[in-house]
Amino acid sequence: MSLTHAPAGAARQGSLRELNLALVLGRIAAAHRPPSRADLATATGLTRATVSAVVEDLLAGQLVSESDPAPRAGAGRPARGLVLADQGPAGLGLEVNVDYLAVCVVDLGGQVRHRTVHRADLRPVAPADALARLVELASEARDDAADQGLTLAGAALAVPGLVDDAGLVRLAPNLGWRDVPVPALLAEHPPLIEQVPGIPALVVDNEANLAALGELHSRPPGPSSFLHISGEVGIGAGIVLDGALFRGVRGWSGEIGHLPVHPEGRPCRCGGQGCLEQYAGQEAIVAAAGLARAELPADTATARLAELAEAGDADALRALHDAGTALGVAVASVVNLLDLDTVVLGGGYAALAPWLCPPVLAEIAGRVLTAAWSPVTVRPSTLGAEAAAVGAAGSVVRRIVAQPAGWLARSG
Amino acid sequence: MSLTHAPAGAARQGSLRELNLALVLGRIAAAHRPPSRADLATATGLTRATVSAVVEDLLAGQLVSESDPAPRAGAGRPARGLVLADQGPAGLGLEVNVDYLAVCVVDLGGQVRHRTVHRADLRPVAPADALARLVELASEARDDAADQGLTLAGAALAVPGLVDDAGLVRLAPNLGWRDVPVPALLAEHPPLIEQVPGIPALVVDNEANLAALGELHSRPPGPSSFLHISGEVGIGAGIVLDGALFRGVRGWSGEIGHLPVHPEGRPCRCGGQGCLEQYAGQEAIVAAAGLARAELPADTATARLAELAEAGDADALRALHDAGTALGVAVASVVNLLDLDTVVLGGGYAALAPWLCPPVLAEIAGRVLTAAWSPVTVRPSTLGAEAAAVGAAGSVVRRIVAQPAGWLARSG
DNA sequence: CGCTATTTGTTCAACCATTGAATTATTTGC
DNA sequence: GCAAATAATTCAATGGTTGAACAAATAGCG
Repeated sequence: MSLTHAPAGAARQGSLRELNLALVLGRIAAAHRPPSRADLATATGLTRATVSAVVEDLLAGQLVSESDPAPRAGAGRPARGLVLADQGPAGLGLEVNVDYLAVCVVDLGGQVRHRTVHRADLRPVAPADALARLVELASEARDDAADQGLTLAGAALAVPGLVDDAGLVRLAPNLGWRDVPVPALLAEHPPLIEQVPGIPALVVDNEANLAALGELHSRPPGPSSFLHISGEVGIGAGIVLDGALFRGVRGWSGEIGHLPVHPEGRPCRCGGQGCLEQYAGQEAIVAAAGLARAELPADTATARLAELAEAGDADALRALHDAGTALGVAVASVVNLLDLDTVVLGGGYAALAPWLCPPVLAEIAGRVLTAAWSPVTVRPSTLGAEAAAVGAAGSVVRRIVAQPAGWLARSG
Repeated sequence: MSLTHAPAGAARQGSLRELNLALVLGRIAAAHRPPSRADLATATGLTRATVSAVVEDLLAGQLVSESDPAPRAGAGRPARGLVLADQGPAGLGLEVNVDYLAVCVVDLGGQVRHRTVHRADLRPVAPADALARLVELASEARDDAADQGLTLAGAALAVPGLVDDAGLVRLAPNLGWRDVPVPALLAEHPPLIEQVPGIPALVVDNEANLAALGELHSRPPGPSSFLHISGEVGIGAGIVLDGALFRGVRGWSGEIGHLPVHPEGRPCRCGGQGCLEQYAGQEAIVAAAGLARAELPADTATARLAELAEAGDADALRALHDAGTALGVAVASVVNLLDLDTVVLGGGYAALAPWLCPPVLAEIAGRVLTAAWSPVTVRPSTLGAEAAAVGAAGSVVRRIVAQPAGWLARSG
């Protein structure tokens, strides 16, 4: 999903307009204040005539709308500001996780226009039933969105596991799913999405990937390359390079939880030894802090840990320090390998960041060859627990902004 | 360097032609046998009329030439085959390494048309003097290329160290270079390159990166995403993702030599502990095999090691097995992180691959979560010792093929 | 040998999107 | 109330692709 979308095959005449639609819309999306047509002309290098023509298409397609003129000093005809439409296409974000279902709707501007979180232990629930509940929530979201003038143009579903290109969930260990054909199961319910050329009706992806995308598009805009680590029961990472998620050859990148941090250490359920997950996974931290007996939901355990650390509990502090050190070893590997300058701690790690960041930074400083010249930032995620659902919905609208021609060409 | 080159800013009318020039030329470059204009039309989706017009430009610019008609069964006017020109633009590849200088010229088709290797210990030589010697070799190469009808359209220099965007060699430890302003030093010599819009006259890059590019463009074409590991005194990796080299935020990606494989292990000169280089670097292997006293050039030491292993020497075999295991731990990390399916062992590792591959594969099998579904291939590099120089020259011509408009628009 | 079918490559008018200059629209400042 | 300034639109011209018609060159067949 690159921002400058080159036509896959032949560059035909229409491609020119497609490219410029994307260029102008992208500028409108990236601007801090509503730009005028003249602003867009100077920013893009197109002539005012072309910008006017392009904007006319965008207005007709409900992708942008004109806003009140931005006040400007000096003489001259006042400009008409252009903003992303708050009515028109929107993205549906879905998430199935271990202890909740989440649904949200995000508009073109990235605003969350609808949000539902349904807490429940999903482990004992059959995949088809879990998805049926999700569809019910999504249906309500669709109606709410329609009342606000929004049309759902695509959906993305986040799951805590490995997903292949076709949307088949190969393995979601903490959820107990194995080879679940999500698209087929969802196809049995009435469709909620208006089919738009170029926008897939449903994308299924790893939760860590989509949470990273959520972080990428959160405001204020951060760096375009970073590592986003989701510290849940498992540890997953989303790798964002140059503003695009890197999925790997088969879409299974980011398995940072199984980087070996003690190659001859504790055996891991993956078959390896000394994997990061065994030292910095949520269960490992909780056990090391002496909270093993507390059979609490994951997020409660994290909160309890943060409380203890806040209060200065020695066991909790030591557990967090050790986990941070292990995490730092793995992060140093990633930074050495990919030369990233930003690491975001998300999921359960976000709340624990005050205690995890120092040891992580210490390991980076000691192990990264280039750290002296180029400091690495480690910071908590700005999005909350439902980052993946928001990122999922955001990925849909981002795609519309990057390729507006599909939406404009739709039949409806 | 993406193959489908989208215009950075505005899509103007000329962009269409630029895009289609690149599209058609790219098809010609990728084809197994010389395609006809009609073949190109069906392959690209353009009309035959457009292809004819585009090809006319390419012929006029000496980027392609017509070949003998390829024999075809059935009736019809015989096609005229199109091949990349063996006269016209070419790329100059340069390499400064610890114990040799290398220069080569590669034509559009990827053929090496000139090659010089000058063996000498460069460590005691001042950077300016080393570069002066290199320029001398390059000058001869330019003359030889000119005799063959080739024009040097750009150059790339490989160095075994960290290079920043401006071509400044920040640190080349094994060469003893530090903050060497290569472009400024080379600018003091008469230029060898015809300035071409869009093609930088000189690119300076890490040796491991350029060797990976060489592997990417070697024949027969391999996968478009892989990890290329250069095992010299240091261990560097080039990461190729979707046919493009991934350089990292500042161009310092691939420092695989400093992935921690034994986090509390031997101290490394980078400041960390237990880095891969301490267990699988050339000096470490040689020492472990009991060859420490032999003060031989690096490539000779590797050859000796291979001889011993071939003869069944127990020390050598154990040293190689241990090094392969350490390498496997690091490679498993990379594969878990990036989901690559191919790992190429280059540089000094190429000759040792028969003994390194098995332990590497064993570690991957044990540590990579997805290895069961998707086998990972580990194989030696197909290019020889001067892979980096060939890759450097290849990166220049590859850029011309990806963006032919610049060459066509040149004054000459 | 000649005719037809077939495939390649070119020519040409039409079309589409961008361009650049001229024009209209709307405000500020004097 | 008028000139200057900025925003946006209109319109003939231009560059590039399109699609169909046409010319070129060959194999197969009678």
